[in-house]
This record gives sequence, structure tokens and C-alpha cells, in this order.
Amino acid sequence: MSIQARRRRERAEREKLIITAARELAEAEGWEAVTTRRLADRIEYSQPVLYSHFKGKDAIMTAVALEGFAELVGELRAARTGAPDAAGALAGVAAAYGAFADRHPALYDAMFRRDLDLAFAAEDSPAALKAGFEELAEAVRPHAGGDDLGLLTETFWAALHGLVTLERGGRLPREARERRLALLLGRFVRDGAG
Amino acid sequence: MSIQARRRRERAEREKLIITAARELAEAEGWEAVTTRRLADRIEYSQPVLYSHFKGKDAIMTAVALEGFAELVGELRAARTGAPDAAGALAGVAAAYGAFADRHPALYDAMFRRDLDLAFAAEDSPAALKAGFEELAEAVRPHAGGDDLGLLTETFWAALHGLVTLERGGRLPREARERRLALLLGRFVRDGAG
DNA sequence: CCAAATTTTCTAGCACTGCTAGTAGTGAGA
DNA sequence: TCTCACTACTAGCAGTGCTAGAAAATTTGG
Repeated sequence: MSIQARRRRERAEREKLIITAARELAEAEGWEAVTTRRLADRIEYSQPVLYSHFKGKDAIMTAVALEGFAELVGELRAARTGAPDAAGALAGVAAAYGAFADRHPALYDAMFRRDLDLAFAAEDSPAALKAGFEELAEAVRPHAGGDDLGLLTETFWAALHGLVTLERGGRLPREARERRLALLLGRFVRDGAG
Repeated sequence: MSIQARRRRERAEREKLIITAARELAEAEGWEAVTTRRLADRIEYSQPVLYSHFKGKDAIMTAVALEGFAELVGELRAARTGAPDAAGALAGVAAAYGAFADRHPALYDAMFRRDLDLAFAAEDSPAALKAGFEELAEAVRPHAGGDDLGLLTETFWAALHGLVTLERGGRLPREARERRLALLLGRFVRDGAG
């Protein structure tokens, strides 16, 4: 019994090790540098070990992305609950979202830019994913007026995502981030809400 | 003289052939299916010929993207100038942008999703790229009020881009596209403008 | 019209990728 | 101690982008 328990524990630890190594490598040199060989090297196991934990490279990226969702939720919540009013909450959440993308570009890529088969907005969506959306929705709620909250949240999220990704690819100069966010908020914030 | 002219012409034709083949293949099976071998096969030349035209695979993708910008400009312009008023123009441009992304997903990827070294918003930006932004800006202008037109256009563009890309990756259900666009427009359109 | 020079295109190969079949090694239970 | 099951390994496959050097084709000069 206990022996199997230890084995399970060790396996779980190694799985965590793989995820962490992948994330660090991606953050340091980009996802194209995360090869199964380099990853195996880094965790000091042979390549096939990776495949005993994950179905393939994509599954590893998905695991990293899930870690990211959990972290993002925390930061969004802190930004929202720490704000004095509804306008500040939306602004804070938007800024936190942008800051997260800046601080963890590779993580953000895995979460939102790559085509992974993560179920969004579905029954079997990972909990952290639903929680992240809920966090955004709570910040948007006071500004929804008569509009559908879910759809409005999606729209607001899309705007944030668009800003972040266009900046990442050099499509938009990064300097004006704050001013663009201000414009966006100006169009979404309902004065005297909440 | 004339011989060299013919050679130049033939080279240009083959270059166009490469771009078209890459685009078709990408649109049919996605960019990951566009390998130098398959591309060479398709144009009925050997692999190294590709490298006499383009620096590498990325350069081919960039060439495809440039084609896309020219087409997008045309569709945005048609949508804008065909609208009866300022609100209709913005709505039309937004719908045209979404429709373009739907109709040419691989093309859209090359233009906006991949990290290619295209100079956006710079001195040496390709003309079609500047023209595309201008087209958007003209549609946004009547709704800018006192806000900076360039920044507001960037923000609106980012929102469109966000919607389109999140839908592509399955992050947002596609059915509600129109309703999300309506919400976005509701926040950007200034009544009684232009 | 033919040989030399030049340009163009090809074959073959490099170092790498994700992934897997089959083998060697390790520890548990009888 | 012996057998068995499981784990992790080595080696290899088919594919990738890209390139060096040989072969073929074409233009030029005699």
C-alpha cells in the first residue's frame, strides 16, 4: 500500500517537474525552444518518460496553460477586490490582465494564442478557466446596463486579448498601452455604476 | 536585353506561383502542412528553388500575408463607402473584417497571428498595411469625439482582432459573433456623428 | 555552328523535430 | 532465491527547414 503511495507521489512530483521545466524553458527562450529532447535533458530523464506522463508535447503545453489560468485568476481577483469602486475595478482588472501577459509572455501564449484543445465555455472546462471568466464578469457586471453580461464580458475580454497580442507581435507600439486601455475603459465604464 | 527581361518575367511568375501555392495549401490544410517539400512538389520544382526566391519559409508566409493586406483593404473600403451613415460604416467595416477572417483563416493567421517581422506602424511599413489602418481610421473618425483618432482606431482594431482570434481557437463560441459585434459597436458608435 | 563560361536547378545530406518499438534493468511478492 | 511486472532506457523512424556541391541547361564569344 504505502509503497504504491510513494510511487504515486514520486510520479506526481516528476510530472510537476516536467511542467515547471517546460514553463521555464518557454519563458526563457520561447516555445519553439521547448523540444522533447531539451526537456528530457533538463529533468534528467530520457525522452520517452515524457510520454508516460503526457500524450505529447501539446499536452505538456496544455498543462502549463492550466497553471497559468490559476495564477491569472488570483491576480484578477486581487485587482478587482482591491479597487475602491466599479470603475476602478474594471480598470484594475484590465491593467492586471495586461501586466500578466507582459510578465509571462510564453505562458500567455500557451493559454490563449496556441490552438490547444482546451474546452472553453463548456461543461468540462477546467475550473480555473471558468473562474477566470467569472472574475472578469464580476468586474464587468456593474457596467453592463441592460446588456447580456456574458456576451459583454466576452467582448471586453476580446478587446484586452487583442491589445495584448497585437502588442506582442509588434503590431502595436507598446508605449501607448495605458492610453489605449484608457480609451477602452472610457467606452465600457458606466459612470455612477455599482 | 530582351532575354534578361524575359528571365525576370519568368522569375516573377514563378515567385507568384510559390506564393499562391503556399496560400492554397495553408488554406486547405493549415500552415503546419505547408512544408518546403510539399510546396516544391506543388510548383514542380526542387526544394532549393524556393530559397532562390525567399530567404526561408517565414519569408514566404510574409509574402502571402502582404497579398492578404491588399485584399483586406479593398473589402474594408467597399464596406465603408457603401454604408449610408457613420454608424453603418463602422458596423460594415467591423462585419467585413470578421467575414474576411472567417473566409481566409490561414491568410488571417499569416497577417496577424504569426510572429513575422513585418514593420507595422513604421516608416518602411508596406503600403497595403498603412492603407488598411487608414481604412479603419476613416470608419472610426466620426466616432472619435475628442479622443486621439490613431489610438482609438488601434483600440477598435484590437477588439475586432481579439474577437476573431478567440473565436478561431474555440475560446469563444462562434454563434454569438453578431451579438458581440453589436455590443462592441454600441460602445464605440457616437450617435448623430458624421 | 560549336566550345567556353555562366547561370540555374538538382541530388544528397546535415542537424534537428515529435514520437515509438523493443530491450535492458530494477524492485516486489511467492 | 526465483519469477514476474513494471519502469526507464537505447536506438530508430519519418518528418522538418535549410544548404553544399554536382549536374544540367542556357547564353555568350569565337
